[in-house]
Amino acid sequence: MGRSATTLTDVARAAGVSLSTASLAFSGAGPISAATKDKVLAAAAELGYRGPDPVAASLRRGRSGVIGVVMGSAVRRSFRDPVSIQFLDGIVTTLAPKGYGTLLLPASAADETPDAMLTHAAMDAAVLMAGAVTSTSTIAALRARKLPTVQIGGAGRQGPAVRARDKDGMRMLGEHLRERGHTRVAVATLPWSNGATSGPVEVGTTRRPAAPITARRLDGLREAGVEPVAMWQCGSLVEDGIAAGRALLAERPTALVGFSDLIAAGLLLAAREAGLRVPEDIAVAGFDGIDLPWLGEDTLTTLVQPIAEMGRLAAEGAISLAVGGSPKTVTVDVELRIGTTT
Amino acid sequence: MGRSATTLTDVARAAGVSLSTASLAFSGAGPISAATKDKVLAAAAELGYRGPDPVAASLRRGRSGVIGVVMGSAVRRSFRDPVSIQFLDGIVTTLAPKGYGTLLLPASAADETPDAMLTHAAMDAAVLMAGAVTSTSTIAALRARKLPTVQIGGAGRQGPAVRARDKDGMRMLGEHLRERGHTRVAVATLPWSNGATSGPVEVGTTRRPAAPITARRLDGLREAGVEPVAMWQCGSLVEDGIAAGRALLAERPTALVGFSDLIAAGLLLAAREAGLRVPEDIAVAGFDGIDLPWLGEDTLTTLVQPIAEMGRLAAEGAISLAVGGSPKTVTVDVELRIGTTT
DNA sequence: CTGAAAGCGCTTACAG
DNA sequence: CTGAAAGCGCTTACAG
Repeated sequence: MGRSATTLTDVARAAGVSLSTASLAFSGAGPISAATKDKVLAAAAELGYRGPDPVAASLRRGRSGVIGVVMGSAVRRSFRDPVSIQFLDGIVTTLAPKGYGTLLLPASAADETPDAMLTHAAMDAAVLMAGAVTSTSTIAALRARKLPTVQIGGAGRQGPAVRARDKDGMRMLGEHLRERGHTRVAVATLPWSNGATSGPVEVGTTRRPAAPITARRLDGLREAGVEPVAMWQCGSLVEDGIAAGRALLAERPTALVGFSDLIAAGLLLAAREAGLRVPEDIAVAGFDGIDLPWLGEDTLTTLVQPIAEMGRLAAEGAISLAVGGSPKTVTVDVELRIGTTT
Repeated sequence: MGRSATTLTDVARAAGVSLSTASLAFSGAGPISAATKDKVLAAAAELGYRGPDPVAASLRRGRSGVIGVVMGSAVRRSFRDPVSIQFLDGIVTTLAPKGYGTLLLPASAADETPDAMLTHAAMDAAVLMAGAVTSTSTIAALRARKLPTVQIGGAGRQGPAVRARDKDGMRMLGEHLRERGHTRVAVATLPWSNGATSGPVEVGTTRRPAAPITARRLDGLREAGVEPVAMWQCGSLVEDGIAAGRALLAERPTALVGFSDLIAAGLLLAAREAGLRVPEDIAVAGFDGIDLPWLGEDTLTTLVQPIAEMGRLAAEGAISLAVGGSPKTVTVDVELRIGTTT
């Protein structure tokens, strides 16, 4: 705290009131006359007292006023993923005005021992930025602390979550592609499980991804009657999408679906690189609805999730948990936005 | 904290030692026999005690163990700027293993009252992610708290800073462009001052930008003998660069310089849009050295700053401030990386 | 509406 | 090497 020299006790003395009364002047948590309050505040101003020490108040109250935000399992990756960052933005801008601090926590890698902050930092609740994948050691560490968490993108089975209707969205996209006459659809999915590495996924199997987001999105496509002619799982970076696109194009698809906009942008670049016209020779679609100003003339067909709102909902859920509430899982709608690429 | 039922007092009692001894077993801050320590730790494990309450320890120690990180003045903008995000990444990954928490703070807008977190959250020091511009109300709020800060990119006049030799870098770039025979160089700079809006900047004046980063980079170009034929100030987003490019191309430059890679990428897109070949018809260069996988065949000529290292240095400076040290301003080298665009 | 008292959980001189 | 005591700065029942 860089403990300020003057304390509430000093202020009380200067104002000629008791410590409890001085406390009330700041917290407003009890009855106090306007005159007394003014007197205390004036004394505080006089002494340069800036308000109650948050650490001391936390100790007494039993709450830290801090919400942890755990980035996706690969920290550096999460920091390159605009969707995670926009979630974070939504969370911070929701928490700060409500007087809650946002403590940024790097998730531990799958096998690593969890970070000291994850296991010991003072917080009242945490937001788990799942993305498709969360390392089990991170979840275990949080559980061992009995720290209540809200997951973004999770299945909602292990506590409250904020999720999008990805399945419905992908079904809409699948139907859209079928209406356009596409029968050969190749898909670059998000990872199927924790620690999965980039590469092809066998098609024609009914195997379902362990990662909930990946599973739900694939379910949606299948519900629309789209059975991929080729699949590739990868992270959500443009590079990943480019690599996926190069591999998937070998199957001569007429449409490419990426499970994120960054992946889809990579698919689009791979298609251009192969000399294909979009959408005449091949259609491309994504998921997220983020801005990609560098795509030039193209606007990606995509499923728009309300990312900032999801961040806000996650933050509000975390606050509710922090004060002992039991927030429910919230599911938000996604919207099919048809661009120039399908 | 979701205060755990069992406290150090319980552990001490169970282990049959005094509270002070139990404390020593965890902190290691004093002499304690291995046998006693084991006894305490065993009792703790037995009771499911997870270590000293950080809030209580903070109060007693007079330090919170938290470093604030203030994002650039426009929060949403900072979250879209990969350079800020990579600084943040470097900071978090440095602080966490050293047991320091990273509290993310939205800077107040230029005229807004500073956020409650900024004025009251518990922290020992802060990193100011200046970018080119920091709102004065933010700085004032921090100063009123007497919170020691380290600035990234600042001039280093108002306390320790971590900065790059941008002037040297830009001089190298200017010389490179002159060697290539360019005499008509148009420049898209970062903002010249707090709250500046995008738009043209008068050339042929010796006026110097108020924003230190902008000033130093422009100085560097001028030292190389490059006097811009046109200037445009803007934020560091691709869209900004595109708009800048469209405006600057009217002056028929043979080279475009962006004060960030995102701006330069926008310039490149504007040049392509105008049907110009790069670098045959026009050269383009940037600043930062970030990955831009979506530029396709092109690799931007740019000045590479060691972003992650700068984040690390800022974090270490903040820790030093937190424990009462007086870290010095650190200046790191930048490197000219010649790509395919010049 | 105001005050006296207890206590949040811990760390750190200080004795022994 | 271990223990008894003080106290970090505050909030909150509880009396009055």
